Amino acid sequence: MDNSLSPQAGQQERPLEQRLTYRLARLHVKLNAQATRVLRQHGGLTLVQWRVLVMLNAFTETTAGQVARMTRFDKALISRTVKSLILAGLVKARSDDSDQRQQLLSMTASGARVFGEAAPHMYARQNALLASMDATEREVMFDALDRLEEFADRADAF
Amino acid sequence: MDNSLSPQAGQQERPLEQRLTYRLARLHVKLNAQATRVLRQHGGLTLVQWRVLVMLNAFTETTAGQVARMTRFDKALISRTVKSLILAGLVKARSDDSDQRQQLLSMTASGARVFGEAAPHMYARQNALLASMDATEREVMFDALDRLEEFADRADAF
DNA sequence: ACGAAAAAGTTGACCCGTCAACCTTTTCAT
DNA sequence: ATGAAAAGGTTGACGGGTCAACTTTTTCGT
Repeated sequence: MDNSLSPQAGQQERPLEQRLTYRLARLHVKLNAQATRVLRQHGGLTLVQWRVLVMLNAFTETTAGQVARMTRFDKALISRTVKSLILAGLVKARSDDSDQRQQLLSMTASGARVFGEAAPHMYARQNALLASMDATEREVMFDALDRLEEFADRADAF
Repeated sequence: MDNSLSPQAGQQERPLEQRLTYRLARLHVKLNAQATRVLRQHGGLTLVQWRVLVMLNAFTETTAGQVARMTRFDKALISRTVKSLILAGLVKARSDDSDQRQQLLSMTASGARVFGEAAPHMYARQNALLASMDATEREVMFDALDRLEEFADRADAF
């Protein structure tokens, strides 16, 4: 149950704690777990369902493709999640007469209720998260995130 | 194929780009994809296999449990990954006479060869990653990571 | 020194997320 | 105006990762 048991001094390339990818992965897992916990306690949405509803809340009538692009989730995942939301009665689909391929999605009253139940907690969490850094830290952070993301997009090299 | 198509202004709680969890998740996905790409091109290890070998490289004889604790991966995942590495002839297990429950793991010659093939590229990438931030940025970043992680561990609230 | 509890691993079930194949509808070039 | 290509979406398959149950071995309190 304790963590302080590194067997030897160990001469790795870099101290583990400083490996950025490692740290980011760990943080990401923990943040996800926390969000999942909050959602489970306030309405029972899954994380993906929540993200879809956030989009439907912001953009009142949207298509699955739009949601996929905005959340950067795979369209297959969105397709299945939307299906689950419709099945749960939280989302309704209206066929678009001008384009038969797509459907316009929106929240039902019940969806809005569930969303409204989770939202304050999720937003409070998000705010608390940001509040744990001051303004300059936040700036540096987002700046660095931009740069790192750009770096990660480099398909070449190494 | 373009991204700049936000239908409306949209009055979300926070602009998407500023949502920290969202940004971290995206970065994490991209970094993982990049690492996976590098590994596929230089020896064909999976990311989890790579992380296990990193541990076996640093701590010459280690147990599955140690590796699980150090990488923070689930022990089930480690168990299966180690099995795959042994099957591929990259790792060998020696039973520990003083504790029959565990086995001491180490790389085989072939394992070391594959590891050695991937390592320069992976470490170069890691270094380039860190080099994309200057000293103060790095400090702020790691500091913030610490704080955020601590925050994410708070099981209560919201 | 014995029984309970804990630790190491293994396995099966399950969800998340990605990839590729596919179908239908729309767009667009000629 | 027709055929090729592209876009929207669905589905099946698969690997990554977690959880819980279970077995075996070890530890430890009394």
